[in-house]
Amino acid sequence: MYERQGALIESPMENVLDILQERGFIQEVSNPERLRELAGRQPITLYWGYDATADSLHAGSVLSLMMLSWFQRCGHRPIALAGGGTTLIGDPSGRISSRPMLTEEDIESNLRGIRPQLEHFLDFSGDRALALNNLDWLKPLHFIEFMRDIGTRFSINEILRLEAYRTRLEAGGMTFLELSYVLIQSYDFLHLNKSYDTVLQVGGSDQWGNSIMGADLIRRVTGGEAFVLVTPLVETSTGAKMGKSATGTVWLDPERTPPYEYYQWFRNIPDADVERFLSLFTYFPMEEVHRLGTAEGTAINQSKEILAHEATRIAHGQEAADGARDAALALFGGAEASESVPTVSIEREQLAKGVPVTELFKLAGLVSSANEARSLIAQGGLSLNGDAVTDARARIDEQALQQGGSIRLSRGRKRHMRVVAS
RNA sequence: GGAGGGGUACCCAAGCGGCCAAAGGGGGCUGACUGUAAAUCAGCUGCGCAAAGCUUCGGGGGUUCGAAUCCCUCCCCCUCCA
Repeated sequence: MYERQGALIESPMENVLDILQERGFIQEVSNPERLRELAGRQPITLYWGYDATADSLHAGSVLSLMMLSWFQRCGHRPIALAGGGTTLIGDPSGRISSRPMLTEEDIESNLRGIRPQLEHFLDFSGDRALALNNLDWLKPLHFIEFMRDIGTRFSINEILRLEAYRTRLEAGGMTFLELSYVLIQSYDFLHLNKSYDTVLQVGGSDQWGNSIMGADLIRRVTGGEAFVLVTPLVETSTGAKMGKSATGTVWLDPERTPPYEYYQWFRNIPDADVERFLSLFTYFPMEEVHRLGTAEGTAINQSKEILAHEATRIAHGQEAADGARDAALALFGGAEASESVPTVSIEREQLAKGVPVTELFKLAGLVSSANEARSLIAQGGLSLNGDAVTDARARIDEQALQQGGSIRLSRGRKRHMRVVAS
């Protein structure tokens, strides 16, 4: 029934909601029984809205993408909705302060960057999945008409009771623009319901309020049924946010975050999270997830390798995943850094003259200041080609280049950079 | 428009003329121990090729030998009143 290496699963016998439930994707569903019944009877169309504030999605979106993928595998039709129009406004959900407003051109180019990332998770061939942009229907809207049709359906009291808006109010208030966000998102749902027969909106748990208002709007306007399903907020058991690393955000764009780092993010999760993450971020059957996730000692450590490799394969492809794994194995085995390891280059002449170690680590981005480098050196936290740096005043020159023509810099045991001369 | 309160480092928060590069907590980082895990313990956490020094307490100006601390002014936030 399942194919381990990610082939499409056509299993009309299995209800996608059961799969999602079992794998831990579901935090809350507006009307679980009805939705399950509907999804078990016929293919449904559902949508997930994403934000267009950057030219890449980040690892936090992977959870939603995996979920859309499961829907597709079970024969349903997912819509990835770009928030081209809503990004012009800024969603207050989950924010203390308002989001920056972007221009239409910025958003346009952001969407071009994101599109290929979606394709790693969804098959857009034929009508199997759709990629839409809400700017297409939001832009032509007329204010008076919108207020008459939609504005009259919302109660301010109701909106202000929503967690997201309450938080913003308590944190210092918001503008009318932000308040109207929920109207617009609801309108999206209504529009997709009318034009594409979309009956379900999925998203992160912070979207619950906005989404449920949309489902209500559909009921009020068309009398039809609409559902909302939200995923839990994924954190590691130690409280680290999904997709945040010491270096910053883990992006899906390989230019921003090399697959090596993506791999390492999964490689370094706590033992306690292995099973949960295998279930969320791979397509492995649950028996295998369970077997790998409950292993102990050395075995659980190997399970992390499998998890990291598979998650990277899904997001970046086979080759990138293999490269990341091999680079990590080599690096942690003490070998010279391979090309998959994030690399910076330094001018050959500059290196020939000798560069202060502190400067070199700064250049590699492993420390943000010479002071930081010094304090790490004092604690034995920086190493060069595997040997701890002991002298903060040392100068490094070409002698440090290894066989392969690179220098390996490490901060702690896990963060490595490769320096080449150019 | 009026009255009051407030803006301190990544976050919370103390300080209210020198002993303040700024207490305390959180977070983060590094080391030891391990399995690239957790827990625990220790250290570090403004910049500077660590030497003098430099820049920081919303912005600008002033008083003073000396200002995060006092004065003026501008900006921003909160509460109440109109």
